[in-house]
Order: sequence, then structure tokens, then C-alpha cells
Amino acid sequence: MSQMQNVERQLREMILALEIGPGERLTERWIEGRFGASRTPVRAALLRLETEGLVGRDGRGWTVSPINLAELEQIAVYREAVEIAALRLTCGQADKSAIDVIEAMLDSCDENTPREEWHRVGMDFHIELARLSGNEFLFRAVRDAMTRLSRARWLEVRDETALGRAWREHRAILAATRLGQADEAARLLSAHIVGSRDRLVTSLANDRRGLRARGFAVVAA
Amino acid sequence: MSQMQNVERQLREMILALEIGPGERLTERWIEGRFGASRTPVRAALLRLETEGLVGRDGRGWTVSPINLAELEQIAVYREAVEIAALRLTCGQADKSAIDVIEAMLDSCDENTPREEWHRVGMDFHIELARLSGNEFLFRAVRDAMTRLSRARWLEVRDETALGRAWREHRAILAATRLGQADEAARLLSAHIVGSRDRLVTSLANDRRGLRARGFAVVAA
DNA sequence: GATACCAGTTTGGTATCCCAAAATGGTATC
DNA sequence: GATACCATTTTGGGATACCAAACTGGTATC
Repeated sequence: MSQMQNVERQLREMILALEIGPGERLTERWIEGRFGASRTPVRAALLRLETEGLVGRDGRGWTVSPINLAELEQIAVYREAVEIAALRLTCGQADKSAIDVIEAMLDSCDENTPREEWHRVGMDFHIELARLSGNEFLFRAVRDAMTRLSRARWLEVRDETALGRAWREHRAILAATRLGQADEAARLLSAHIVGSRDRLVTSLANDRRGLRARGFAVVAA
Repeated sequence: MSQMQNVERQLREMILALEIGPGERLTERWIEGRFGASRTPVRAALLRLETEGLVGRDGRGWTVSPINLAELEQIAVYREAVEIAALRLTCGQADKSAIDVIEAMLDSCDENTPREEWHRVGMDFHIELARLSGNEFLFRAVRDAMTRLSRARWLEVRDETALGRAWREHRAILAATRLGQADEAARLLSAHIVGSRDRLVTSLANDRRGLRARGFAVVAA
């Protein structure tokens, strides 16, 4: 694999895992040294991550995007639009066997599963569900939205109760989809997204002081 | 303005104006010479345009994305999701004065207006309407979708009848939005998008031979 | 003590160089 | 004439050099 893709992948992982804090300054030279690459692949990676919303320009330099509560609320609205559209397409399809694969993803998580895995599967559920629609644009929209939500969702994943609730809602959405009940599935998905947003925004507002103490920039709604 | 943004903007314009044909090979060295910039800004521009879907990788090199009928159909579905979501948000807003600005855009086009202007305003109508929603993600989704449609829409703009019809539909959508009639506005917008897609796909299927004769790559649905 | 100012350093933007891989084109062979 | 083969050129990926602008830290001035 090329250096370019390596730097991009590794830097993205560090940002998403909060190993580089939201709001933190980035210099091309630091990344260069950190990953043993030259500036050419570093710049390519930064340009990519900029379009993903993970880093942004701060005057002349680069900054890891802060966690932005207003953005989280806007993303929820965006998700409702694209995820429901994708789900309705999927409900209309004859072959529902692919849904079993997604259900199996959910089943793979139990009390012994590490948090990172719950976090990943919780995102992949929505991404893979959108992929089933067969619409590349809806799929990418969902994937990109989940990427932007990823860092904030580390909070949700700390809460056992919230996880159990999310998984129940996921299963209910799959059940309705399997039966082709588009309206019901859409209603459940909408409620899931809105509820998820509410829990996230509440958690973030509560933890804001703690996060700032860790040096994380959290922008209010 | 920096070279980087210049190359990006100029190259995008050449591609959207079909001055560089769909499917055409691009070399970084050619762009370098064409715009008098070095490879660093050229590569930044290519990376950006890649995320916009205007250029793509062809093995090791770069290619101007072909016009893809299957993609046009998927974009229509995507547009229905995001544009209607945005429109519903706008319908729920108290202040409707911004709609007058959009109506004025439509009014600015008459029989003396050049085709390029009709083309631009036809896209900006949808982009600016989405902007009124206040949701940055829905706005960007619509803007990016219109960018991808832009090249194919040169065909629609050649057809007087289609233009008149589109403008009437635009005005009807604005009228319903101004009254806050979300369902009616959504219905009109949906019909407009679907109709527009049908005319576009039909035109493209008919002109496909002619386009190919001009060296343009057109991929079937 | 506060502030204006200046030299030195850092940084992103750009240009250029190097390299391996791929494309090209001509030639020898059958 | 078609084809296999090889030397040459081209090309994108990467590394490095250079520059101007921004930043930093300290100093002189009031």
C-alpha cells in the first residue's frame, strides 16, 4: 500500500480514536515525522481528511476539528433524510437475505466484546444498512455522516443502558425492513436517530467540562 | 488568491464546460503546463476534484469522469431525499423573505439571456433553496449533487420547452413553500426532480452517439 | 510595567528533483 | 503481416529545497 493511503488511514484512526484531541493544532512537519513520510503524502492525507470534516484550516495551519454540538444536531437531520430514503429503497427489494448478515453483526457483540467493537459495529450497522439500498450516493452520505459522528459516539458507548437500547432499536428496524414495512421501518429509524442524537447531545453537554479538561475543544450548539 | 485554488477552480470550470471531454485522460504534467503551476497545487486540485466526482483514477493516471446514466438516476433519488428534507425545513420557518431573492434569480432570465446563464441559474435555484434550510449538510449535499449533474444538464438547457417547463415548476415550488405548504411543495419538488431526470436520461440516450462522436465518454445505465 | 519593535524561527505554499512502474514505439523473428 | 521483445520515454508517487508570511521571544523605549 502506498504511503499516501497509509498516512491518511493512520492519521484518521488517531483522530477518530481521540489520540489527537479535537481542536488540537497539527503541523505538516509533525505528521511527517510521526509517520515517517514526506510532505507530499502528508498533504494529500490532510486534503482528504479535510473533505471528511476531520481536520480544518485554521488561518494558515491545520486543526483537528472540534466536536461541535450544533453540527451533531444538523447531522441528525441529515441522517434522517438519507438513511430513511435508503431504508425505503431496501424495503422495496425482493431479496431480503442480506439483512441476515447485518443481524449477525449485531449478534457478534456480547458482554465480553470490547467497547471499541461495540463502537464500530454501532456505526457499521447504519453504513451497511444503507449499502443495501444499492444507491451509491445515499450510502456514501451515511458513511460520511457516521464518520463525523464517530468521535462523539465514544461517549454513548460508555453507557451500558444506551447500548442495550440502541441494539434493541437496531433489531426492530431490521425486523420491519425484513417484512418490507417501509413506513414502520422509517418511523423506527427516525425515532432511533432522534433519540440517539438527544442522548449524545445531553452526554456531551454534561461531559463538556471533563472533555475540555482533557484538552478537547467542544463547541456549543 | 493562491495557485492551488486557481488551478482547482479553472480546471473545474474547464471540465464542467466540457472543454475537457468526459472520459479524457489527464496528466499532471499537462495541467501543470496549461495553468502555469507546479505539480503540488495541481495534485491538490486533482484530489479535490476527485472527491467531487469530476475526475477519477484510471489505474495510475487520471481521467475526467465519464457521463454516467446510471449515476444520473441514482443522483435523482439522492436529490429527492436531501432536497425535500431541506425544503420541509424551510417551509417550517417563519421568515419567508429569503424566497423572494430566489424568485428574483428566476426572473433575471429572459429570451435575451445566454444559455450559460440559464444553466447556472437552473442549478443555483436548487442550491440556494437548500441553503435556506440552514442545514449545512443538506446544503452541501444538494450543491455537490448539482455539480455532478452539471455537465449532463447542458443538454437540457438546449431545449426551450424543457426550460420553460422547469421554470414554471420552480415557481410553483416557491409558491407552495412561501405558503408553508410542506407536503404540496415536496410533491412538486419530487415531480420536478423525477421529470427532470427522465428528460435528461432520454436526451442523453438519444444524443449518445453524437456525444461519443465528439469524443465524450457516456456510460449506459 | 506596559508596549512597540525587531531578529530569529517555524510553517504552509510552491517548485524541483528522483525513482520505479507503466506505456510507447521500433525492431527482429517467425 | 503478425507478434514477441527490448530500449526509451512518460508518468505518478515521493522527497527535498526554497521562499514569503506568520509566529515567537526578547529587548529597548517610554
